[in-house]
Amino acid sequence: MDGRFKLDNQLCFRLYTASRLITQAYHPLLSEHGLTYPQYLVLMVLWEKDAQPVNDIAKRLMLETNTVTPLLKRMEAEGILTRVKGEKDARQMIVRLTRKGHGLQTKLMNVPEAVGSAVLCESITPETVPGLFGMLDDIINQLNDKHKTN
Amino acid sequence: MDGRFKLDNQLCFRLYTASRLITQAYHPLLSEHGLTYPQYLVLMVLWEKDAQPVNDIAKRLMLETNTVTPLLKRMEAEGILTRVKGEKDARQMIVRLTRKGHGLQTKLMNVPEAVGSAVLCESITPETVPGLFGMLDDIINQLNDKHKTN
DNA sequence: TATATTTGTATCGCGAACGATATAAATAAT
DNA sequence: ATTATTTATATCGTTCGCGATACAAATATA
Repeated sequence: MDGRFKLDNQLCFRLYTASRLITQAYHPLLSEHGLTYPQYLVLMVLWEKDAQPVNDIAKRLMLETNTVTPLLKRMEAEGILTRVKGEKDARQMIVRLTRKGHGLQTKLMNVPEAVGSAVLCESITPETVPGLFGMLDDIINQLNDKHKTN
Repeated sequence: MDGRFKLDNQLCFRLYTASRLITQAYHPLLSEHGLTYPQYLVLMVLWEKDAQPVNDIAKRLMLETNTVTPLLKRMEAEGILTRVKGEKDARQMIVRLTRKGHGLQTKLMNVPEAVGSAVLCESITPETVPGLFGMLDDIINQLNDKHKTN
């Protein structure tokens, strides 16, 4: 065979593995506060802008609502946020952080730094990260556009 | 807040999203043959070297056996591979491709090329890919070493 | 040889992801 | 105003991913 099926030639496998391993690096820091990594992503979205409908959160995270809805329900059960029907549009569910949800921001203050330093290495430095971000953003936009077209 | 929690500054979120979107790009090509992306990864491992114990497959994919075992059982149920107790070590389960499993390689011949071209864009070209691979490999090795140390 | 430890795999439970589908509310078309 | 379509969210079923745990076979130790 000509190497097209060699694992070592696969971009997706690298992304998949790197994603899993960084998520694992977050795990001890987040589980300490009863959070998962996707829940932490939801928090970052709501810390940026509170009181958003489910759809806006899903779009920001590029996830489907059938992934986000159960995620939000679990966070609601933990007392991190509330979900209330929209007033001007009764189909929407507006998601708002509770005091506990806001408070987590302070408690997690050191997490980005901790994970960031764990990832630093030969080729991942403050100088090279922007280039990496650019490539990943290109991949994401490329595939996202293609998905919307089809 | 100082931007440390901004989604746009997060490496992990980009890896997580890029990984999901590429996996989605594989989906129509693989589901046509009754496969998922992780199952495709297992196939690539076994096409490279048939007749491996569960542990070797898991290590190659950097997954735990409690992820791989059910995955292999589903593939066995589909007639893609067989699992038989090792002869020299009765604890091992040796995984072997069936004729169907081997045959899938021919049927999926065009998949790498199709996904590859879907990802090609401004900053992802045959010239830039090696650099991206290097950075991702560094991240993976860095986190993998750290994990084994702790 | 008997006992302890390590190793390879599997089971269990939970939280994602996501395709397919359903439902109600809002909007557009007739 | 009725009917049709779109939109926002939710439900269901299947497959991962993984921490915790179990268990038997192999190896090391006493």
